[in-house]
Amino acid sequence: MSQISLTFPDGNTRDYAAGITPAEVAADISTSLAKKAISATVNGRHHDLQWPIDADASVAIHTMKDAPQALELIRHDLAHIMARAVQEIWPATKVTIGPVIENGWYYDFDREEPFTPEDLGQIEAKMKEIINARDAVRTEVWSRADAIAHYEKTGERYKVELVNAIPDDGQPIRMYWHGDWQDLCRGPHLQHTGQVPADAFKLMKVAGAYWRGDSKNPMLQRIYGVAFQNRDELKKYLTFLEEAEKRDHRRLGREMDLFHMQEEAPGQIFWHPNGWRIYTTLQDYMRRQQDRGGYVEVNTPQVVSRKLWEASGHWENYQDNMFIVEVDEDHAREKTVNALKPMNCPCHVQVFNSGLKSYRDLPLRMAEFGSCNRYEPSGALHGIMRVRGFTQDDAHIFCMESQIEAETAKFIEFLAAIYADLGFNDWTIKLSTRPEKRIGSDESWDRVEAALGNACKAAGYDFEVQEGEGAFYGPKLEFTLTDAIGREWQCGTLQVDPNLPERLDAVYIGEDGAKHRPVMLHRAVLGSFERFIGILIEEHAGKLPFWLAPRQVVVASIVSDADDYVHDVVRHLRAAGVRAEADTRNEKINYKVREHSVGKVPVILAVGMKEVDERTVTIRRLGEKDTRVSGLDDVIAQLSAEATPPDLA
RNA sequence: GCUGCUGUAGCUCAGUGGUAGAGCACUCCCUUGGUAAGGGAGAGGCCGACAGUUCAAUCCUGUCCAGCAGCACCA
Repeated sequence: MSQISLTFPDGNTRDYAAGITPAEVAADISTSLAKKAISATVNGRHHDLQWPIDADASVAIHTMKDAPQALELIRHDLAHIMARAVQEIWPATKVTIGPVIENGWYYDFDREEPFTPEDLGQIEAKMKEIINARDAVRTEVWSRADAIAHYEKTGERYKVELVNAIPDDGQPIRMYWHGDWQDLCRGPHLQHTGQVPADAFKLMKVAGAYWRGDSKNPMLQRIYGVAFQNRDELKKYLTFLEEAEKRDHRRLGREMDLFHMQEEAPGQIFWHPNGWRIYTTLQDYMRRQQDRGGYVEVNTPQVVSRKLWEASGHWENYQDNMFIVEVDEDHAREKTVNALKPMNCPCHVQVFNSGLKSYRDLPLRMAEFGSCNRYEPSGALHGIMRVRGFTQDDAHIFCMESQIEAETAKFIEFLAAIYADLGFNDWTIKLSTRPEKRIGSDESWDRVEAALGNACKAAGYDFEVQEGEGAFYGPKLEFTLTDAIGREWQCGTLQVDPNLPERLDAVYIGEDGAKHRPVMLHRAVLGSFERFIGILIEEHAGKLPFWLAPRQVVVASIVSDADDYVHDVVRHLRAAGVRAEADTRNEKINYKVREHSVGKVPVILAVGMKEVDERTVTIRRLGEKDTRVSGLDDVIAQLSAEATPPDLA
């Protein structure tokens, strides 16, 4: 048997016979390591301790202290333990897949009866039994034919499909066992079920999920679990979820009296004065930014004839998502068919097309706060983040292909500055590349994808590639932000589109005097005001930056003899550009402080007779316990400065 | 759209086969109180909508609508 040389993280090397397993290596190093070892990284790949090593390699042995590896194993093994528990309780249940995900795992089952919340408790109890049994985990390599025969015999038709889907390139088909239960799995795994902490996991919810993620397939039942290295970590996570619930924009929208939604207008927002204040403040800010960024602003119709949607291709490809408006005109043979615009782009091309454009006009950056309506699937609606009526901070940059890269780089900087002003530092870029069904030559896709990637790099940003996720006509950049519980939302975007100018016959006159086709860049920074404000609320937990806060200051009287002075202070603040309100209700100051704190008013100025006599106010800031007395003029100057939007400061 | 869960006062929720309750909010009264809920009284509901079962339905059944979670979708 040949000798191999293993290199360890500390740089030492040792020689072993080929085929040695990490478990044996750990045992050779020390008995304590052998006991604590859970897995190993061999040449950068995470394997379990039974994985034979056939050639020279770098090897790192992991223990429960190595977070990423330990968590992966715990969650992975829990997925199997849960599947076994479910099949022990309900033997007719068919198993499918169960991967590790952020914070935990899920497993999809096929079972007639739905799982109930009570069932989850029963499953958890059974899982703890399995963990306490400390069943050894072992893996076996099976032939493809044996695996298929086995699963056909046991009626596990999903597993048959999975085995068949494994590419026939000689890679082993591994079976994983603990106790009498078995699952198809490539590993890695812990040594025995008892290594999983029995008090650091929790089953969270059941939901439907399509087999293989395809809505044409049957729907399975997915059980989600979370798991950590110990009980404290689990507790920390559950506390985080509770805290996140308090940041939910739907809850804060009510507490801060920003908006409401109701059954008669699903997916549409009734903005209350406070919420609309945020909206208009943000819009004013965006308009100033766009002016500076070299955009021209336009406005286009809401209800547009079917003819234009046919020409743009939306009628064919997007009709299911459009609100169709039929108008029965007098004496008309047929009803006139229109649609509410789901996007602004076709209308912007109409503006571009009116009047001959020269290459000197390019790049032409055409912006619109464009109100759009889309008939989104009912299950997709979510608070004000995913709605059927919304306004995009939309713009289309008409340019030559050679200008794409520079325009993209310019846009990323534009977006980054705005996100920073609005308090966002964590956001990511995703580059979606050519899908299978697409138009245009590969050479053109090569050029444009490279242009987008280069622009990101030039602006100093990394990006994640989403293979095949681009639109059929071109690649796109997505700028995503996360909500209170970590769900990602696409806000900004930039999409390259040579198709629509073609369909709607947009042209410019080039230097050569001939007609040329421009490229369109669809781009948005906020995405939609609605979604962005939702994210903004959750990001700041309702405590918006002062300049965006709908109610910036409440001046509250402590005794009614101070009421006149309260109104006087409010007048001065308003004159200085601060959104101030008086609270002279017959209530104690405690009550007023509590109410306005819940309402997330950033500054409360309390006024009693002492303040009246001295022409001062007592200032209390949201989230701070202590108060401070200041002269009225100083406070007005200070708050007025804070109320100034960052771009005007 | 799919699976599951939910729908009772403005909000958060309890409850029952014989047409309803709490706390907070609201209105009025008392109270003028110094930084996260002072006290009292009052008003407020087609129990999501429509059918069915029943002597009788907010409660049981069905359909629909809306919301929540996840999946799918997201030009």
